[in-house]
Amino acid sequence: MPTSHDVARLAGVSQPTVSRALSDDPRVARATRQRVRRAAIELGYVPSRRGRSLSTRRTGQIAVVVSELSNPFYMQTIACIYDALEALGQRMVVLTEPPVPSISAERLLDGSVDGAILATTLLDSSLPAELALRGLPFVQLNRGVDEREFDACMTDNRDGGRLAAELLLGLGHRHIAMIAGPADTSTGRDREAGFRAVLAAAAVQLPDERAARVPFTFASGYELAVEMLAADRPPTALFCANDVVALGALNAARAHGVDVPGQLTVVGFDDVEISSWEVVQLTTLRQDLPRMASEAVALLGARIADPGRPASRVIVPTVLIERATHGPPCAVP
Amino acid sequence: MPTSHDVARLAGVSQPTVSRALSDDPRVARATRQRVRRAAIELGYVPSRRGRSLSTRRTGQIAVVVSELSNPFYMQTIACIYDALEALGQRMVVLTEPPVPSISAERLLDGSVDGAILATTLLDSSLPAELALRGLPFVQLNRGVDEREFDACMTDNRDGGRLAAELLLGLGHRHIAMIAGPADTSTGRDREAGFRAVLAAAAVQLPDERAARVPFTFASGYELAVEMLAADRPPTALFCANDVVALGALNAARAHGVDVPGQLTVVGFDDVEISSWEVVQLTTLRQDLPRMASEAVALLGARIADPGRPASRVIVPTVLIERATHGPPCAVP
DNA sequence: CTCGTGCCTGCATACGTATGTAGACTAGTG
DNA sequence: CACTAGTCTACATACGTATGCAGGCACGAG
Repeated sequence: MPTSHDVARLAGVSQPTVSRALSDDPRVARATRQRVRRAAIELGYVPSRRGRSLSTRRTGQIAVVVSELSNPFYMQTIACIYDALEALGQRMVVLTEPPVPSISAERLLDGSVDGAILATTLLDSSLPAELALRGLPFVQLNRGVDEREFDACMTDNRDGGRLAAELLLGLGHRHIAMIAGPADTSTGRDREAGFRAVLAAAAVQLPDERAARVPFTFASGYELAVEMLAADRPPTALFCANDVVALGALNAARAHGVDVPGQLTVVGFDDVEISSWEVVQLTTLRQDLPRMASEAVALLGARIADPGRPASRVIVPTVLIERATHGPPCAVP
Repeated sequence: MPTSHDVARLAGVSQPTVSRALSDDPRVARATRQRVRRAAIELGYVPSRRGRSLSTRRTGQIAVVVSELSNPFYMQTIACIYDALEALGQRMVVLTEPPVPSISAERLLDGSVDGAILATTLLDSSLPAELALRGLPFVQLNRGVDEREFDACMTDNRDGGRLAAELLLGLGHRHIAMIAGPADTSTGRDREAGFRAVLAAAAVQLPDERAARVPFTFASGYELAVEMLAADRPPTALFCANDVVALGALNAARAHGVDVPGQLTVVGFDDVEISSWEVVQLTTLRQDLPRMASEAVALLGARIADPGRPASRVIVPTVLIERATHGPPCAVP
């Protein structure tokens, strides 16, 4: 691979002049610039990011941390983040964070990235504090810890839970179940809190046997739904912690001959792409992921530009999307 | 951020000794090693990848090039590649390649990655040749160009097409349609060729109005299916270039009240995760993606280790997965 | 003719790590 | 006691680029 020294030799100038000429520094004469450009093209010169990043202390790379890649929601998140980063000329390095042990901060602090987007932070995670302590710019997306001193961009999860509850109550449901998310995630906790608050205000019970907390996976939704549908008196409506769980529940219902929404109303959260398909048509609460991703990238950019700026928390409204998996409760068979 | 020089100062040794001590070089005395380790921990020292990669000419990063991230198949591909790379301690940098213009080789040749996995190469792409010319190790996954001199790992697409045709003929279908993939992709071309070959051998017609070539997208499948189902005499079976297209077709059928498999048999290709869901149950040809990804990563590793080794092409068998979207043709209504 | 000014360009160096080589010190042996 | 072997550490340098600073050159003005 040719270096800037090779170009310099061919063009008959010094290496620093090559660097300046190729970055359109006005201090280098037009003629010289031409000559350098020609030499660079002739040699097929491509500036080395390795050298450049060492010198500028910038890599042009941003890390995206998620807990797992097989989850459609995270995949969609990553796609949105990618687009937002691409627009800023930044590259994306993907890192997954196995639940235990948490990702070691070292993987982010080795100078390989200019900043990080944390998309699956647990409530008790020490990662944000560590990164803040060590001065690595980062932003929390989707989930986060409760400290207000860190940048974050999330949807209004509590309000989403409220909207779901209001929908179910409005349809006349009183025998309601919930498959909530993990208690150690802000999304799981807040969606459940909003949902419970509205039910409690309407004096509708949500006993433990109809309220579960499970991981955000298809399999969890499937299994829990099977369990709940097998009860003596199955619920007439089911609020799921997210769409992936809801899809699992929907598939369980389909597999066990339970008609949706005739016998069971299912409501999800996120509005992943699949939810809008004809074979699914899931009623759900939408997170505006593209907007959240670009807000998060913007926040991160601002943080990198000014590490001392005050933290900001962006809350994006959650919107109810009414499709075909909700309806009034059926008469008891 | 502390550097190895800071550690050296604190431990009372030279910087090179720090480097050697932390990499467990047997030449540094046990006591010194302990002292250096202690100092490194005390300072919270993390070796800089920037400096290291400049010195070792290795980045520990592999680029993955796909045409778009929103496609579930590529997402699943990326997840599989990630796992395979993770097992080797390599990081993954994702790059998308807009169809036109093709990705500039410069993004790969700037020394930011040790190698590349190309997952969506077009038949007429010059990228593989460019990379080979410039000496960047790479491997083609899923698709590729026809030259045999480049490493590649693919499924047996032609055989998959044959298996699909045999299934349809065996069920008794004679009025068959195909939504094929783009002609400028090896996957699209080979699947179509295998499919056509078997049909031709059985003297079953596949006229142009029942054979389309479209991009590998949900929308394409949806639209084409709508079009074909609106014909005077709609086909009784539909072979789709991949699962995403088949899912589009399946949804179109559902939306237009066409019963699958009662009135229409649909067969896909890839066996993405969604295809196995209860609400889908797509009959399809499986690509063993995890295996392909790990084979590709292994090939790339071998290529990096020995740039002069002969090229190898790994062909993974394609397996028919019979689910619930195929059946015998219905009697003409 | 000389001096000053402004425009280019080269010199020196920094960035952080890895590694070849030389040197210092200890211990062991004749 | 002297010499050698062996073990450990420091010195020097490379990797490729960016940038502060100084110097050179030409031109214009006095």
